[in-house]
Amino acid sequence: MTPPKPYHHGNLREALLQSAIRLIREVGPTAFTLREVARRAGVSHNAPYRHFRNKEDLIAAVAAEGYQELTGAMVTAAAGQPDVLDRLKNAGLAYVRFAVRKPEHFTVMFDAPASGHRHPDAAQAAKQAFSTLVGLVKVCQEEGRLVSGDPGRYALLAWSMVHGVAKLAITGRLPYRTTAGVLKFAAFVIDQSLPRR
Amino acid sequence: MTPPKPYHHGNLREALLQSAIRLIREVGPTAFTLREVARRAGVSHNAPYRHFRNKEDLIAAVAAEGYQELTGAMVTAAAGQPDVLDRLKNAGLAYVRFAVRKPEHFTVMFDAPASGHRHPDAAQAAKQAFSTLVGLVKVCQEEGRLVSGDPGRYALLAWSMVHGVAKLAITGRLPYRTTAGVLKFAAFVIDQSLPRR
DNA sequence: GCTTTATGTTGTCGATGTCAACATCGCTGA
DNA sequence: TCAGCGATGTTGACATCGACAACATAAAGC
Repeated sequence: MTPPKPYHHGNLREALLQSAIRLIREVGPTAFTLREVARRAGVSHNAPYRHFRNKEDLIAAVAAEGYQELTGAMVTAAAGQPDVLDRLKNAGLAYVRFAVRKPEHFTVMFDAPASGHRHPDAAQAAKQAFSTLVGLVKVCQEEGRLVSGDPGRYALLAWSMVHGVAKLAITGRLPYRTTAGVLKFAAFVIDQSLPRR
Repeated sequence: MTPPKPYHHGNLREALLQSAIRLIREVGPTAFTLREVARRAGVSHNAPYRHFRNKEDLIAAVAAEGYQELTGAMVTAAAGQPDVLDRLKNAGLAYVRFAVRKPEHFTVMFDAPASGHRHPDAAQAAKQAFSTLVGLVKVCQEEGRLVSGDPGRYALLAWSMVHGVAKLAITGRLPYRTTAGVLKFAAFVIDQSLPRR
């Protein structure tokens, strides 16, 4: 069964998203251009406006996809670890790994001010990523491996740490040039605020 | 009598820098425009090119000024604290305070990839800010208040933590709406990785 | 089959970054 | 003193961009 080819292009919305992600990866989020995305998708410079309200809206869609991918990466990394603290730590490492491997994606997701009301789906995906973190913290507290208290506060602490490492790494402020080097440093940072074992 | 408007501005370079800082504060680093800077300085749209190679070069100059200001803020905050750990902590808080008070400045300084060779003065100013941090860590180690080891590594740890808090705060990801609230959280984060007293 | 509506195109506008050519000023050296 | 030269500022132009409007076409529904 050949997939249905409903309209002129096929599935332009998805094609535009993919083109956008690749373009952002090549030229960065700043030099990124709506017209070039259209060119790569093989459509006219105004076709994207049938699927996205404007440039910002397309970028928000890219960010939303990134949040989902990030959530998946953290969940996968945490899964299968018997020690709950290891789950939390591995999720943090997955956060940094995602940032290092997809720096432009990460930049699009977190550099712009959070504009929840303008892009509800992106905000929803972001919230889910954070909830994942909060959940891991909660489990640690329930098992008595982490001081009790507002789990949200501890999740924000964890988030701040890995976010700082990730951001400094992808902007070239850390002296580690390989993913492994960055992750080793990230582990060092995470261990600092986790209870000694 | 008011003298006729001189053909030459006098100190255009400084005026452009000031206009740029205010404009970035008003519209953000993205919407920032070279032509608007020129307009505000009362010169033609091409005058800035006599003082800066291009838009990026002007922004780099703004960033350089920011690094100096940040260094000053950290030095001032650290000074006068008898406990060396308090000096380190206060410097970290000053870092976050700077970010919250001048978010656009902070963004310009740290969002773009470090391009040391293209903007040597900005790189130099940034290096000095980091050296301040390393110096504080060293003193802590020398007085036996911090585990010994590569001071640069600990400085990077401290930097990562406050940078994460700062970045999440100014992009609206933290639930704290006042500077004081953010700083309280920053203190909480810093305390997590400082030895118990 | 004909209409409606979603999707894509062409044409256009104002704004931007940057280059080239020109204008004006202030300093320097004869 | 003053001519001229380099530094500083202006005008004009060009390609490109995001966005809007008007138009074209194809899919879907009656």
